[in-house]
Amino acid sequence: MAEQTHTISELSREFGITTRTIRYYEEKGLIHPRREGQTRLYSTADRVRIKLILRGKRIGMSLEESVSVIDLYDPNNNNATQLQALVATVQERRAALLQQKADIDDTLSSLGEVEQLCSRALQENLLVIDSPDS
Amino acid sequence: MAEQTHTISELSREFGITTRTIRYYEEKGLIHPRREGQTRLYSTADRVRIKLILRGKRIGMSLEESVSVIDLYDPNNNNATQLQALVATVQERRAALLQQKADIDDTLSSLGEVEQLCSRALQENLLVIDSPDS
DNA sequence: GTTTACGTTTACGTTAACGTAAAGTCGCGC
DNA sequence: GCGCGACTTTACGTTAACGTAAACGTAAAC
Repeated sequence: MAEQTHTISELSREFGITTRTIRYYEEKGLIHPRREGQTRLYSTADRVRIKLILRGKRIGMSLEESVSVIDLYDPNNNNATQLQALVATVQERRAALLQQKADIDDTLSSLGEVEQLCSRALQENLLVIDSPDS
Repeated sequence: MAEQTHTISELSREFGITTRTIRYYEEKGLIHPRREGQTRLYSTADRVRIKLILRGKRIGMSLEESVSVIDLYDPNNNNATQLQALVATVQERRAALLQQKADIDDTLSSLGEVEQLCSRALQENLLVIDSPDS
Protein backbone atom coordinates (compact mmCIF):
# COMPACT_ATOMS: atom_id res chain seq x y z
CA MET A 1 0.00 0.00 0.00
CA ALA A 2 2.17 2.78 -1.32
CA GLU A 3 1.39 6.19 0.16
CA GLN A 4 -0.55 8.33 -2.23
CA THR A 5 1.50 11.16 -3.66
CA HIS A 6 0.69 14.28 -5.61
CA THR A 7 2.55 16.44 -8.08
CA ILE A 8 2.90 20.14 -7.62
CA SER A 9 0.51 21.02 -10.40
CA GLU A 10 -2.12 18.68 -9.03
CA LEU A 11 -2.01 20.48 -5.71
CA SER A 12 -1.94 23.89 -7.34
CA ARG A 13 -5.06 23.02 -9.28
CA GLU A 14 -6.80 21.49 -6.29
CA PHE A 15 -6.20 24.49 -4.05
CA GLY A 16 -6.35 27.22 -6.63
CA ILE A 17 -2.87 28.51 -5.90
CA THR A 18 0.20 28.76 -8.10
CA THR A 19 3.13 26.38 -8.07
CA ARG A 20 5.23 29.35 -7.09
CA THR A 21 3.23 29.64 -3.91
CA ILE A 22 3.75 25.97 -3.07
CA ARG A 23 7.48 26.20 -3.66
CA TYR A 24 7.54 29.35 -1.59
CA TYR A 25 5.98 27.48 1.32
CA GLU A 26 8.71 24.88 1.01
CA GLU A 27 11.36 27.59 0.81
CA LYS A 28 10.02 28.93 4.09
CA GLY A 29 10.14 25.47 5.65
CA LEU A 30 6.38 25.03 5.90
CA ILE A 31 6.42 21.74 3.98
CA HIS A 32 9.05 19.15 3.09
CA PRO A 33 8.05 17.11 0.05
CA ARG A 34 10.07 14.08 -1.02
CA ARG A 35 12.16 14.20 -4.16
CA GLU A 36 12.11 11.76 -7.04
CA GLY A 37 15.19 12.98 -8.83
CA GLN A 38 14.43 16.64 -9.32
CA THR A 39 10.70 16.38 -9.04
CA ARG A 40 8.81 17.04 -5.84
CA LEU A 41 6.38 14.44 -4.57
CA TYR A 42 3.83 15.50 -2.00
CA SER A 43 2.42 13.11 0.58
CA THR A 44 -1.08 13.47 1.92
CA ALA A 45 0.50 14.86 5.06
CA ASP A 46 2.02 17.65 2.96
CA ARG A 47 -1.36 18.16 1.39
CA VAL A 48 -3.01 18.54 4.78
CA ARG A 49 -0.40 21.05 5.88
CA ILE A 50 -1.08 23.19 2.84
CA LYS A 51 -4.78 22.97 3.53
CA LEU A 52 -4.22 24.14 7.09
CA ILE A 53 -1.98 26.96 5.94
CA LEU A 54 -4.68 28.17 3.58
CA ARG A 55 -7.28 27.92 6.30
CA GLY A 56 -5.03 30.06 8.48
CA LYS A 57 -4.71 32.60 5.70
CA ARG A 58 -8.46 32.85 5.34
CA ILE A 59 -8.75 33.94 8.95
CA GLY A 60 -5.96 36.44 8.59
CA MET A 61 -3.04 34.52 10.01
CA SER A 62 0.44 35.07 8.66
CA LEU A 63 2.26 32.02 7.36
CA GLU A 64 4.44 32.06 10.43
CA GLU A 65 1.42 32.10 12.70
CA SER A 66 -0.18 29.27 10.76
CA VAL A 67 2.87 27.07 11.15
CA SER A 68 3.10 27.82 14.83
CA VAL A 69 -0.47 26.65 15.20
CA ILE A 70 0.02 23.59 13.01
CA ASP A 71 3.13 22.61 14.91
CA LEU A 72 1.08 22.44 18.06
CA TYR A 73 -0.20 19.06 16.87
CA ASP A 74 3.33 17.87 16.34
CA PRO A 75 4.32 15.24 18.92
CA ASN A 76 7.86 16.62 18.91
CA ASN A 77 6.93 19.23 21.48
CA ASN A 78 6.16 16.58 24.06
CA ASN A 79 9.21 17.09 26.21
CA ALA A 80 7.13 17.67 29.32
CA THR A 81 8.90 20.90 30.23
CA GLN A 82 7.45 22.52 27.17
CA LEU A 83 4.00 21.10 27.69
CA GLN A 84 3.04 23.82 30.13
CA ALA A 85 4.17 26.50 27.71
CA LEU A 86 2.27 24.73 24.97
CA VAL A 87 -0.92 24.81 26.99
CA ALA A 88 -0.41 28.52 27.57
CA THR A 89 0.07 29.06 23.85
CA VAL A 90 -3.11 27.20 23.13
CA GLN A 91 -4.96 29.45 25.57
CA GLU A 92 -3.67 32.59 23.88
CA ARG A 93 -4.63 31.30 20.47
CA ARG A 94 -8.05 30.42 21.68
CA ALA A 95 -8.55 33.89 23.12
CA ALA A 96 -7.48 35.51 19.86
CA LEU A 97 -9.82 33.29 17.89
CA LEU A 98 -12.74 34.04 20.16
CA GLN A 99 -12.02 37.74 19.75
CA GLN A 100 -12.06 37.19 16.00
CA LYS A 101 -15.40 35.47 16.18
CA ALA A 102 -16.79 38.39 18.12
CA ASP A 103 -15.39 40.80 15.54
CA ILE A 104 -16.97 38.80 12.78
CA ASP A 105 -20.30 38.71 14.54
CA ASP A 106 -20.17 42.47 14.97
CA THR A 107 -19.42 42.91 11.31
CA LEU A 108 -22.19 40.51 10.37
CA SER A 109 -24.75 42.42 12.37
CA SER A 110 -23.59 45.65 10.76
CA LEU A 111 -24.14 44.06 7.39
CA GLY A 112 -27.59 43.06 8.56
CA GLU A 113 -28.43 46.68 9.29
CA VAL A 114 -27.09 47.80 5.95
CA GLU A 115 -29.25 45.25 4.24
CA GLN A 116 -32.35 46.42 6.05
CA LEU A 117 -31.69 49.99 5.03
CA CYS A 118 -31.22 48.88 1.46
CA SER A 119 -34.38 46.89 1.20
CA ARG A 120 -36.40 49.70 2.73
CA ALA A 121 -34.90 52.23 0.36
CA LEU A 122 -35.64 49.94 -2.56
CA GLN A 123 -39.24 49.58 -1.41
CA GLU A 124 -39.74 53.33 -1.26
CA ASN A 125 -38.13 53.88 -4.62
CA LEU A 126 -40.37 51.28 -6.16
CA LEU A 127 -43.47 52.90 -4.68
CA VAL A 128 -42.64 56.52 -5.29
CA ILE A 129 -40.32 56.92 -8.24
CA ASP A 130 -40.64 53.95 -10.51
CA SER A 131 -43.75 54.29 -12.61
CA PRO A 132 -43.38 51.66 -15.34
CA ASP A 133 -45.25 53.67 -18.01
CA SER A 134 -43.22 56.87 -18.00
CA MET B 1 -22.52 71.33 22.65
CA ALA B 2 -19.27 71.30 20.73
CA GLU B 3 -18.40 67.96 19.14
CA GLN B 4 -15.78 66.13 21.12
CA THR B 5 -12.45 66.02 19.35
CA HIS B 6 -9.27 64.05 19.88
CA THR B 7 -5.64 64.64 19.12
CA ILE B 8 -3.58 62.16 17.20
CA SER B 9 -1.58 61.03 20.21
CA GLU B 10 -4.73 60.48 22.21
CA LEU B 11 -6.03 58.14 19.57
CA SER B 12 -2.69 56.42 19.13
CA ARG B 13 -2.57 55.72 22.84
CA GLU B 14 -6.18 54.61 23.01
CA PHE B 15 -5.81 52.15 20.14
CA GLY B 16 -2.22 51.09 20.69
CA ILE B 17 -1.08 52.18 17.25
CA THR B 18 1.49 54.74 16.16
CA THR B 19 0.71 58.21 14.90
CA ARG B 20 2.37 57.17 11.69
CA THR B 21 -0.31 54.57 11.23
CA ILE B 22 -3.08 57.10 11.77
CA ARG B 23 -1.54 59.52 9.30
CA TYR B 24 -1.10 56.66 6.89
CA TYR B 25 -4.81 55.92 7.09
CA GLU B 26 -5.52 59.54 6.24
CA GLU B 27 -3.00 59.43 3.40
CA LYS B 28 -4.93 56.50 2.01
CA GLY B 29 -8.21 58.37 2.35
CA LEU B 30 -9.62 56.21 5.12
CA ILE B 31 -10.26 59.17 7.42
CA HIS B 32 -10.53 62.93 6.98
CA PRO B 33 -9.82 64.78 10.21
CA ARG B 34 -10.40 68.53 10.50
CA ARG B 35 -7.45 70.87 10.73
CA GLU B 36 -6.85 73.54 13.34
CA GLY B 37 -4.00 75.32 11.64
CA GLN B 38 -1.57 72.49 11.05
CA THR B 39 -2.86 70.21 13.71
CA ARG B 40 -5.31 67.41 13.04
CA LEU B 41 -8.47 67.20 15.09
CA TYR B 42 -10.37 63.94 15.07
CA SER B 43 -14.12 63.76 15.53
CA THR B 44 -15.78 60.82 17.21
CA ALA B 45 -16.83 59.74 13.73
CA ASP B 46 -13.16 59.54 12.75
CA ARG B 47 -12.53 57.61 15.91
CA VAL B 48 -15.22 55.10 15.04
CA ARG B 49 -13.83 54.63 11.56
CA ILE B 50 -10.41 53.84 12.98
CA LYS B 51 -12.00 51.39 15.37
CA LEU B 52 -13.76 49.67 12.49
CA ILE B 53 -10.57 49.58 10.45
CA LEU B 54 -8.76 47.88 13.32
CA ARG B 55 -11.61 45.44 13.75
CA GLY B 56 -11.31 44.61 10.07
CA LYS B 57 -7.60 44.07 10.48
CA ARG B 58 -8.13 41.66 13.33
CA ILE B 59 -10.20 39.43 11.09
CA GLY B 60 -7.66 39.59 8.31
CA MET B 61 -9.14 42.26 6.06
CA SER B 62 -6.92 44.57 4.09
CA LEU B 63 -7.38 48.28 4.65
CA GLU B 64 -9.07 48.52 1.29
CA GLU B 65 -11.50 45.77 2.19
CA SER B 66 -12.24 47.39 5.52
CA VAL B 67 -13.10 50.70 3.88
CA SER B 68 -15.29 49.01 1.33
CA VAL B 69 -17.21 47.41 4.17
CA ILE B 70 -17.37 50.60 6.21
CA ASP B 71 -18.58 52.57 3.22
CA LEU B 72 -21.54 50.26 2.98
CA TYR B 73 -23.07 52.18 5.87
CA ASP B 74 -22.51 55.44 4.05
CA PRO B 75 -25.80 56.96 2.80
CA ASN B 76 -23.98 58.26 -0.27
CA ASN B 77 -24.45 54.96 -2.04
CA ASN B 78 -28.20 55.39 -2.02
CA ASN B 79 -28.61 56.15 -5.69
CA ALA B 80 -31.10 53.35 -6.15
CA THR B 81 -29.30 51.87 -9.13
CA GLN B 82 -26.41 50.92 -6.91
CA LEU B 83 -28.60 49.55 -4.18
CA GLN B 84 -28.98 46.19 -5.87
CA ALA B 85 -25.23 45.91 -6.30
CA LEU B 86 -24.82 46.92 -2.70
CA VAL B 87 -27.10 44.15 -1.54
CA ALA B 88 -25.08 41.69 -3.60
CA THR B 89 -21.87 42.96 -2.04
CA VAL B 90 -23.35 42.51 1.39
CA GLN B 91 -24.23 38.92 0.53
CA GLU B 92 -20.69 38.16 -0.62
CA ARG B 93 -19.23 39.67 2.51
CA ARG B 94 -21.56 37.69 4.64
CA ALA B 95 -20.61 34.47 2.93
CA ALA B 96 -16.92 35.18 3.41
CA LEU B 97 -17.46 35.97 7.07
CA LEU B 98 -19.42 32.80 7.64
CA GLN B 99 -16.63 30.83 6.01
CA GLN B 100 -14.22 32.55 8.35
CA LYS B 101 -16.29 31.60 11.36
CA ALA B 102 -16.27 28.00 10.20
CA ASP B 103 -12.49 28.14 9.76
CA ILE B 104 -12.12 29.56 13.22
CA ASP B 105 -14.34 26.89 14.72
CA ASP B 106 -12.27 24.21 13.02
CA THR B 107 -9.10 25.73 14.39
CA LEU B 108 -10.64 26.00 17.84
CA SER B 109 -11.57 22.35 17.90
CA SER B 110 -8.06 21.45 16.79
CA LEU B 111 -6.74 23.44 19.71
CA GLY B 112 -9.10 21.54 21.95
CA GLU B 113 -7.60 18.25 20.86
CA VAL B 114 -4.11 19.55 21.37
CA GLU B 115 -5.03 20.61 24.85
CA GLN B 116 -6.44 17.18 25.68
CA LEU B 117 -3.26 15.52 24.50
CA CYS B 118 -1.24 17.88 26.62
CA SER B 119 -3.15 17.38 29.82
CA ARG B 120 -3.03 13.61 29.43
CA ALA B 121 0.68 13.69 28.80
CA LEU B 122 1.17 15.89 31.83
CA GLN B 123 -0.87 13.48 33.94
CA GLU B 124 1.25 10.52 32.93
CA ASN B 125 4.47 12.39 33.52
CA LEU B 126 3.31 13.37 36.96
CA LEU B 127 2.43 9.80 37.82
CA VAL B 128 5.42 8.07 36.33
CA ILE B 129 8.40 10.37 36.26
CA ASP B 130 7.98 13.09 38.84
CA SER B 131 8.79 11.75 42.22
CA PRO B 132 9.16 14.83 44.45
CA ASP B 133 11.84 13.31 46.72
CA SER B 134 14.42 12.35 44.14
C1' DG C 1 15.88 81.82 26.15
C1' DT C 2 16.09 77.20 25.77
C1' DT C 3 14.61 72.71 26.75
C1' DT C 4 10.67 69.60 26.47
C1' DA C 5 6.61 67.78 24.46
C1' DC C 6 3.76 67.47 20.82
C1' DG C 7 2.61 68.41 16.36
C1' DT C 8 3.96 68.67 11.18
C1' DT C 9 5.98 67.19 6.21
C1' DT C 10 9.08 64.63 3.25
C1' DA C 11 11.18 60.73 2.00
C1' DC C 12 13.67 56.60 2.00
C1' DG C 13 13.67 51.71 4.21
C1' DT C 14 11.56 47.22 5.36
C1' DT C 15 8.98 42.83 5.50
C1' DA C 16 5.76 39.34 3.90
C1' DA C 17 3.97 36.88 0.28
C1' DC C 18 4.19 36.04 -3.55
C1' DG C 19 4.49 37.45 -9.33
C1' DT C 20 7.12 37.03 -13.28
C1' DA C 21 10.62 36.19 -16.51
C1' DA C 22 14.71 33.56 -18.11
C1' DA C 23 16.95 29.52 -18.84
C1' DG C 24 17.59 24.72 -18.19
C1' DT C 25 16.14 19.36 -17.57
C1' DC C 26 13.43 15.29 -18.54
C1' DG C 27 10.33 11.90 -20.53
C1' DC C 28 6.75 11.22 -24.25
C1' DG C 29 4.68 11.18 -28.84
C1' DC C 30 5.62 11.49 -33.58
C1' DG D 1 15.71 14.29 -33.67
C1' DC D 2 12.34 17.53 -32.19
C1' DG D 3 8.86 19.83 -30.16
C1' DC D 4 5.71 19.70 -26.23
C1' DG D 5 4.34 19.81 -21.60
C1' DA D 6 5.55 19.54 -16.86
C1' DC D 7 9.07 19.96 -13.91
C1' DT D 8 13.23 22.62 -12.08
C1' DT D 9 16.40 26.76 -10.32
C1' DT D 10 17.79 31.57 -10.08
C1' DA D 11 16.76 36.01 -9.53
C1' DC D 12 14.77 40.37 -9.91
C1' DG D 13 10.08 42.92 -9.34
C1' DT D 14 5.88 44.26 -6.76
C1' DT D 15 2.41 45.66 -3.28
C1' DA D 16 0.58 46.67 1.27
C1' DA D 17 1.29 48.56 5.55
C1' DC D 18 3.63 50.62 7.89
C1' DG D 19 8.88 51.93 10.37
C1' DT D 20 12.25 55.27 10.81
C1' DA D 21 14.88 59.29 10.39
C1' DA D 22 15.53 64.18 9.30
C1' DA D 23 14.14 68.71 9.69
C1' DC D 24 10.98 71.92 11.08
C1' DG D 25 6.85 74.80 13.80
C1' DT D 26 4.74 75.95 18.28
C1' DA D 27 3.42 76.36 22.89
C1' DA D 28 4.06 75.40 27.77
C1' DA D 29 7.58 74.80 31.58
C1' DC D 30 11.61 75.92 33.79
